[in-house]
Amino acid sequence: MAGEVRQLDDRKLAVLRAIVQDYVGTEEPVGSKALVERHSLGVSPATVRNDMAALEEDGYIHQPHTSAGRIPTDKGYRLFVDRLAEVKPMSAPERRAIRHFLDGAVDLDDVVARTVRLLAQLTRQVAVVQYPSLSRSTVRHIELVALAPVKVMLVLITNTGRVEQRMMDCPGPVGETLLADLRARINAHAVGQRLPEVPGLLEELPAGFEAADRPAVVTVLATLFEALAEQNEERIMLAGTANLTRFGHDFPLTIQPVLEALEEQVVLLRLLGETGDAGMTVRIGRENAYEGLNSTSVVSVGYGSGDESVAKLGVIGPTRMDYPGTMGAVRAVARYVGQILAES
Amino acid sequence: MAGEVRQLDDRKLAVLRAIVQDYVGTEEPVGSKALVERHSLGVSPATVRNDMAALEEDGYIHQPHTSAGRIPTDKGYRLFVDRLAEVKPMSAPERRAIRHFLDGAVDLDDVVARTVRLLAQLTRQVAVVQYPSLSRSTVRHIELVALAPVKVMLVLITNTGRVEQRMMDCPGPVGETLLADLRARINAHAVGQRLPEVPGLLEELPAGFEAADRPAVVTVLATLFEALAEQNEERIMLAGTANLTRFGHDFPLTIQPVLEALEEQVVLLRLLGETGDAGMTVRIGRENAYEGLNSTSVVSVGYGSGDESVAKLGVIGPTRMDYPGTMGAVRAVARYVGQILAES
DNA sequence: TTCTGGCACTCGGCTGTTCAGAGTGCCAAA
DNA sequence: TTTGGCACTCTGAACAGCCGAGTGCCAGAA
Repeated sequence: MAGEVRQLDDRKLAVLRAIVQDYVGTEEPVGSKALVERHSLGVSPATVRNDMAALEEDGYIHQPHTSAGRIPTDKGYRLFVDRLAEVKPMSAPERRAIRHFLDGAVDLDDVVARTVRLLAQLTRQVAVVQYPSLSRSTVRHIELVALAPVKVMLVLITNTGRVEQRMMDCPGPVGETLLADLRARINAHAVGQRLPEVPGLLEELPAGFEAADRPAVVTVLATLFEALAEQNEERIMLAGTANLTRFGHDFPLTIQPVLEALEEQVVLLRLLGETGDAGMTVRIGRENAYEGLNSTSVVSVGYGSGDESVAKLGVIGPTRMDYPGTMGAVRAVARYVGQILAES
Repeated sequence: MAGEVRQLDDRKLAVLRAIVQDYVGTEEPVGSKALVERHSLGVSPATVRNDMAALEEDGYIHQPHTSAGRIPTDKGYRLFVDRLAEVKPMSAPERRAIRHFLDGAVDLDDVVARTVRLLAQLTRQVAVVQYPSLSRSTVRHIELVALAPVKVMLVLITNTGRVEQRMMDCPGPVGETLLADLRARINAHAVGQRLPEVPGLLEELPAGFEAADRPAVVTVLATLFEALAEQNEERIMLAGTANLTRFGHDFPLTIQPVLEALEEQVVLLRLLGETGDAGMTVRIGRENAYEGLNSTSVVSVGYGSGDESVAKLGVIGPTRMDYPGTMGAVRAVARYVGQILAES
């Protein structure tokens, strides 16, 4: 008995899979007859119809109107992604092309720019790449420069190639020797450390200086800590908005809120922020917290220079998207960007 | 006779102006009857019809099909902008709001970001703002930092607040004293100078150093010159793409190429590059060199911290736009950004 | 039980027709 | 040169009819 029940369920799942695949391809509600013709399900349309009725009752598919074919619901796509689809790996030539394209990058900006364009092109959707965030990266070097007697510039360089600078006004003149001393001591403690951990390591530093120098030292450290903590600076790059035109027929209505969402860095950051740290995250339709993206799906994943992810990237497309292909592209691109970052 | 001809022309111009205004408002072909009703032209519809026929013959307006109203052509808009429209000044409260909004900016990035959003909001169109270009700005400070024995980082700070950095590998180890010496001499010559003029001023510099140090000096200078010359780095910020949805009825067709154009920084840069240095530039429809923007108009103007323009900004909208209002907003925003830059 | 073929039914979308309204061009008269 | 009148054109909305895809259900077969 149990065996037969499972057998039944298997076929229903096969039907659902077929519906998703067909609908993604044709963009039109798919009926029982067309299904059996295109997929070798080994049963008659009538049987498929019964299965469809069951699937509809369970909320996996939906009928726009009586006497029309079926369309997968968000729940249907969810099941498809979770249990029915396999991430489609990139072909060897594709992988080579990705690798080659990213290899040409000259600096961090360029890496991000190339990545986002590549992703948009591969998936033919809207691509989003977050700059490697400061908090996950480590210090490569910290530089102090006296621009004027009391004006000091601080430059923070991270292992991901990001450069952050800050101006500050010290409470009094700062000598070149003091600055050199301070620079050396800061770097001795901070280089190679995670950004969020640096403040803790430098806590004792002012005590090692002459009392007269301490105000200046404190000012510099305060500015440094501020730069380290600056989370607002998380930036995002976008590409492929032109692909929005292929979104669907009821076009202007769908596209408007999406464009609005894309304009809001905050929304995009939150969107990527919801990406789990391990593995790929797929948010389908109404699963997205942001209302304007309720008719889109977001496929995102972390990427990083080592084992650990320092930032996220992903694509935004219609719920009716090619999930296996998109997921394959996203995963491949994330992997290669990670490699590039690790090498540089 | 001459007097009568001019009189006639005046009325035809009035008719054209009325057509443009009505069409911009309603987005629908405007007929003779509606015209006389809404504008007090003091003549009958039949007369207007005659004028319309003349205007059509001269190519200023156009009839989508027999028995429909008239629509202005690019040529018609051109005449309107050149002779019939007055730039509509911002109201005092609007000016205050602009000023207030821009005053909150904390750094250059923020200024540009706020400007572009403001412009998009005011005009309800797509706004484009170019970062103050390097070539027009002057050197505030040049810093050299040794990251490793042969690895040197160069940081270039301009008076517009922009920071550019470059890594380089020197042919041999570079001592701290040499670096300090070089830094001092470079800054002595370069600070306050226009970027393009700096290379000329530093030409003689290597001669002043020991023969052994010259290769390193040459490397540093080469990198500096490269950073100075880097025009590609001209960046652009964009906002208001969501306004594209209000473009028109034949929507997807119009919007696709525009979105594509907006993705290409090169296209946008060239677009702004075509802006004349003095006064506002309006490019209507096919006047735009880039084909994808053939059904849009671009209103752009230079802005700068002093008398001189260091960059351009503008908006992109449908040819059927409110030219007086848009031009007013663009001019006002450019003026205030200039003030902000001058102050900081 | 589960699957299948058959059958009646529903409904959206396409086609063709009609009709009203807006707009035109032209002409003769003021 | 302007104006009122008139005949004409064309679009777009409204409506009817038809076709076909697709459904649900049922009775019989496996």
